[in-house]
Amino acid sequence: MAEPTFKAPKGTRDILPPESGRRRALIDAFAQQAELAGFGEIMSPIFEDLGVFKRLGESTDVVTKEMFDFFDKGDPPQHLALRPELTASVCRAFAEHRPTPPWKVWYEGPQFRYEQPQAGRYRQFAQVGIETLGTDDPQADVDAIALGWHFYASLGLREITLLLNSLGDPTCRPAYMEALRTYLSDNAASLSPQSQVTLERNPLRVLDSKRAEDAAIISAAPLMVDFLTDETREHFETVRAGLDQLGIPYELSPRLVRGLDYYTRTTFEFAADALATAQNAVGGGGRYDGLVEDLGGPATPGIGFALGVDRILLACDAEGVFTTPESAVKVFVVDVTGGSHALGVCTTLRNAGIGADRSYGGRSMKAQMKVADRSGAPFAAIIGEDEVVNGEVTLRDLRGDTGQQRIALADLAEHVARLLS
RNA sequence: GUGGGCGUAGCUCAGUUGGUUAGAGCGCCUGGUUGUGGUCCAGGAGGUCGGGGGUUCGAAUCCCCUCGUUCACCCCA
Repeated sequence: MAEPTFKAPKGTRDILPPESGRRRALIDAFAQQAELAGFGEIMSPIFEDLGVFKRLGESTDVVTKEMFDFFDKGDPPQHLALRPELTASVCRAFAEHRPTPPWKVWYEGPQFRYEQPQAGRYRQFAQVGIETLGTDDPQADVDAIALGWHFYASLGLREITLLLNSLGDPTCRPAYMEALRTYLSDNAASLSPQSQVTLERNPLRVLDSKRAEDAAIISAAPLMVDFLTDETREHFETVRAGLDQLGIPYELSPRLVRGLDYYTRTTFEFAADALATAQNAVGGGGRYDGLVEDLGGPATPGIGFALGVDRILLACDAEGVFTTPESAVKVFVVDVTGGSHALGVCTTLRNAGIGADRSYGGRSMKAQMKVADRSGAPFAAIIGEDEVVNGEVTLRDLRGDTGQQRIALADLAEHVARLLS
């Protein structure tokens, strides 16, 4: 094959039409639902000071090995990084602007992680998400989870499992971490070599191991839920009660830890059971009550989630739902008089809000009709010498069996609008 | 970062133990229908077989290197 000179960088890809239209429809749907719930859109920079993301935790892979970072041309140069996620950016913005809480924002956009690509994992990937800052009311947790849950349902997805856990807070986490570390250290010899390394960095994440040899040790490990303080336990119970009230099913997942260090109390993940790939988490989130303060802002609790657009679409493919939207072109103008008459007809239709397209290059009627057919437009408007003389067009039904008829040019837009309604 | 699979036409893939001008289906273009698509028929365009080196009289086919891609681990959306 003649190799093109340039290709999209590893882990990135071009999203071409019509697939791009499907993604936009997904984002539009999310935007609408978030706005209905009182969230406003935040548009933050695609890169930030590296320090913003370091607060995600020095023991996380996202910070230690997956950051796209670079220096700018300043003097001294600033160390910047492409955002690997958006929660930290939102918290940075909160600390910077001090909006009145509760502050509810939604977002969408690309994020970047330097990883080996595989099914459902890209170096540039897209997420939609929400964050609620300034309240630790468990009702806010329920609202957030419900918004995510109903969003998947609105796309037509049925095979989504909500996994729920509480990771405790700074008053109860240390005792648990100590118990977990002791237990895992005592059994370190039975753990996989990789998990022994992970144990040194962050014992919590050993619970995430998918290796078979770790399963036995992990299944007998102490659980966070047994170490929760009364207050944290009550918070968690209230979240669960709210989900029950809304009829949202969930699965308690006491070993769900999530990859970022900032999570406290409520954590959750949405898994797409229809995905056969290793990456079946289509969304995740939780509380991060200390993050704004870490970034230099006032002590501010927060709850939010991010949903992976790429993976959601893979899940939709697997379930055969949320298919590509049909073309906006309703009339394909076939002009065999040279093409200049199509200019006016297309303009008239478009100005009337009716999608119209045409072909170029003065091709034969047969060729133009083929293009009209492929365009997906329900109608073809044919212009020949005869129509021009009479100030008419021939409107042909490409999808049904009503044939074709002559329409006065002046009546075309109105006539088509009536047929489409 | 680690391991496995795969790189032949725009796409999906065949290419027998290495043997003349490298094939199919789909898609695309033209014609059959000098004003009519979707079905059908005929013809056509399109490939330095990912790249480099080696073995050989001869390599898409065998060997080495390299790049890309894909799946998995790690981790995450």
